[in-house]
Parts: sequence; C-alpha cells; structure tokens
Amino acid sequence: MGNEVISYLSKHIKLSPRQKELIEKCTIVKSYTKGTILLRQGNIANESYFVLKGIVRSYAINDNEQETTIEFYPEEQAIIPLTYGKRIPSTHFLECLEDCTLIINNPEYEQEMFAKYPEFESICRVMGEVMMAQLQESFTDYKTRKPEERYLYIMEHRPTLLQRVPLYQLASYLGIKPESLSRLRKRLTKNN
Amino acid sequence: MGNEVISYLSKHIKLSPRQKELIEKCTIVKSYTKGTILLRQGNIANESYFVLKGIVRSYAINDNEQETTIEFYPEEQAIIPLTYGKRIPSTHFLECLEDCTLIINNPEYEQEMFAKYPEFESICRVMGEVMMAQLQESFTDYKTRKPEERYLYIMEHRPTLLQRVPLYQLASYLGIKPESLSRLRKRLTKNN
DNA sequence: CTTAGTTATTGATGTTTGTCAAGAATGGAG
DNA sequence: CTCCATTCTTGACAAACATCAATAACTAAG
Repeated sequence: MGNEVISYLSKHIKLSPRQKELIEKCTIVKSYTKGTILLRQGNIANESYFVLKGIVRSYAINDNEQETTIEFYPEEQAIIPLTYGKRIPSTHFLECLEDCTLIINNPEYEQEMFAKYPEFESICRVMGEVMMAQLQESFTDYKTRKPEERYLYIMEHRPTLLQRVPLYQLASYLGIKPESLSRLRKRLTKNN
Repeated sequence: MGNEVISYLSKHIKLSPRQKELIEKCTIVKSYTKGTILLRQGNIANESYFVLKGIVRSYAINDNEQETTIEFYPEEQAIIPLTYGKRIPSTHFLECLEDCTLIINNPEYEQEMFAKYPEFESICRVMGEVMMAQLQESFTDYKTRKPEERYLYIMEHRPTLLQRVPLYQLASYLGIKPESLSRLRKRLTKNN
C-alpha cells in the first residue's frame, strides 16, 4: 500500500531501502465518499494526507464570499495543510471531488514515528521545504502568465485534470470566471 | 542593534528576556549601497537577512524575460530566501533599492547558535511556518482581488512603499503593466 | 547648468475579462 | 425514463488591461 508514497517521495529525495520499508509499515489508510469535507476553513487541521485514489480540492472563501480553488491533489500527491499541527484555524477547505482513498497522518503519530525512527523527521522537513518552494514558484508563475497560458500549461502538464474537475472550479483555480474559461476554450479550439 | 529584530519577532512569538538577550548578542551587521544585488537567480542562497535600514526587493525573471516583483522588504522585515540553506539554485533575485543596513545570517552560524542555544531552533522553525502561511494567504488574496483592490490595500497598509519604490516595480508586484498602474492611479484621484 | 538615461504619463486601439441574463447540456435520484 | 439541479455555454455590453508609440518628468553624472 505504501508503494505510491515511496514513488512520490523518491521524486524529491533519495530513500534508503530501510526507509522504504519503514514507510510501508507505518501507513494508516482510510476511504471517503465523493463530496466529503476533510477540513473546514476555521477549524483546526490535525491531519495530513496522501492521495492513493481519487482527487482532493483545497479552496478558500474570502470576505466577499468568493470561492478560490487553491490546488487540486490527484493520486500520488501529499496534502499538508498550512496550519497542520498548529493551533491556528485553517485558512482553507479540503474536499473530496471523487471517492477517495487516503493515507492519514497526524502530529501525535508523527511524533511517535520521529521518536522511533529519527530519519523520518528530516524527510518531513525536506518535504515541507519542497512544498514551500513549489508554492512560491506557482505564485511567481501566476503573476507573469495570462489565464490562457495557465490553461495551456495545465492542458500540457496535467491533462487528466480537465476530465476530472468541474470547469467552474478550474476557472477559480485560473483566477477567472467560468464564462471566461468557456470563451477561452472556444477561442483555442477555433484557432487550432 | 538587535532591538529591531526583537520587536519584529515579538509580533509573531513570545520571547523570554533571556532569548532577547541572546538575540542582541549574536547579530552580524553589514551595510550595502543602493543597487547591490545580494542574491542572483540561479545562485546558491547561503545567507538570510533582517532589514535594519533601507528596503530590499525580491524579484524573478521567467522564460519570457519578464520581471516579476515578489516582495518588498522594508525595515523590520526578515528575508529568508526559499532556497536558503539548500543546494538548489535560487528562484529569485534580491536587490537593495536604497542604501541598506542588514543583519546577516548563514546556515553554519545558525547551526552554531542552535548548538549553544537550542531554543533558537524552534524560533526559526516557527518563523518559517509563519512565512509559509503568509505566502499562501497572499496567493489566495491575489487570486480573488482585482489589481485596484490590491493597490488600495497597499495604500492603506503600506503607504510608505509608494514613496520609496519605483511605480513600474510596484506594477509588476500588482501583476499589471506600468501604464495600467498609471491609469489606475489617475482613475482613483478623479473619483475621490 | 546641461545632458543622457531612467521613470512616468498619455493617447489610440485591440483583446480579454466581468457581469447579467438566458438557454443548452449533463448527471443523479426517484 | 423522467425530472430537477447542477454545470456549461452563448449573447450583449461595459470595464479593465495590454500594447505600441510618443512625450513629459525626474535623476544623476559630468
């Protein structure tokens, strides 16, 4: 069951055979039905996840009641809420867009693991750093690209998203209204 | 000299008198002239900073040779490059927009400090978490607000920026072209 | 003070997005 | 299968931004 986790982690750091063994042993797996809210904005985030099957969306609602999709997490993605393990209320929601199978983690269990297998702590630290760098990069990218360029990027690099995600949610991910995404797509099919 | 650091840190975490004393003792201060590049995109970031005087800009250049301002760091701001202490090349530049006086830090010095004063490690960890949360929040905010709203936010919360920063750099921070910022400003003065 | 270089504004024009409203397509529940 | 709710598309119009080009304002160096 932990194979997917190992394949994911291996993209970012080198794992020793012993570490791989460890990960396989220590995973808690749960399933959720489509539509399940894993975390609510304002609540405390006391779990982190790893997606084995399905797709999870993270989104936030601001004072204008506008909903913004922050990220989609399909298979082989780690989901670590920003407020994970802190006392601060969560800044965003987590929602299952399909029936999902997830690996669950929580701070207490993590601490237990760290005590038993100290190497685990640096793995987690590195993962945190990687996520932060990715976040910064996508922010920079977001500022320099137009919605159309962002859409084309997704078509090229994450084409399955288009089949699995409602377009109005993709629109809020791109930072435009659903109508604009609709027209953008029409434009693209015409010109090619 | 460390007073400003203490005042900054105190905004985010509680410091004991002993910790404050520590910080005062252990700071390395340097000065740079306007225009100095502290860090280049592609290079290794082996220093982090704290601004005592002046203002530093972080920006990135993407494949289209477009320059995007990521953040302005005036007095009392910590600057921790995302790739700080890692072997990854930096994703952004750091540039002094004025003559600057900065507190310098590097990973080796940090490790030394951690060994001597273990409490320091958790201070740094918390600071990292705070920065990450801020980054995520500004990203979400960026997606839901229009350029005009972002400009008004700066006028209200960081009014000094407008006097210290060239408008074309502020424009790239807001995600628009200088011409558009110019017109946006004109619009606002007319309607109020 | 003058000049060269940078930064800011303005005008004209085309494209894209937002908004409001209506209609078409899709999908799930009974 | 039918119906209802959600999701997607389309139209018309206004607002905002990008682009190109020219001019104005400002700054720093000689």
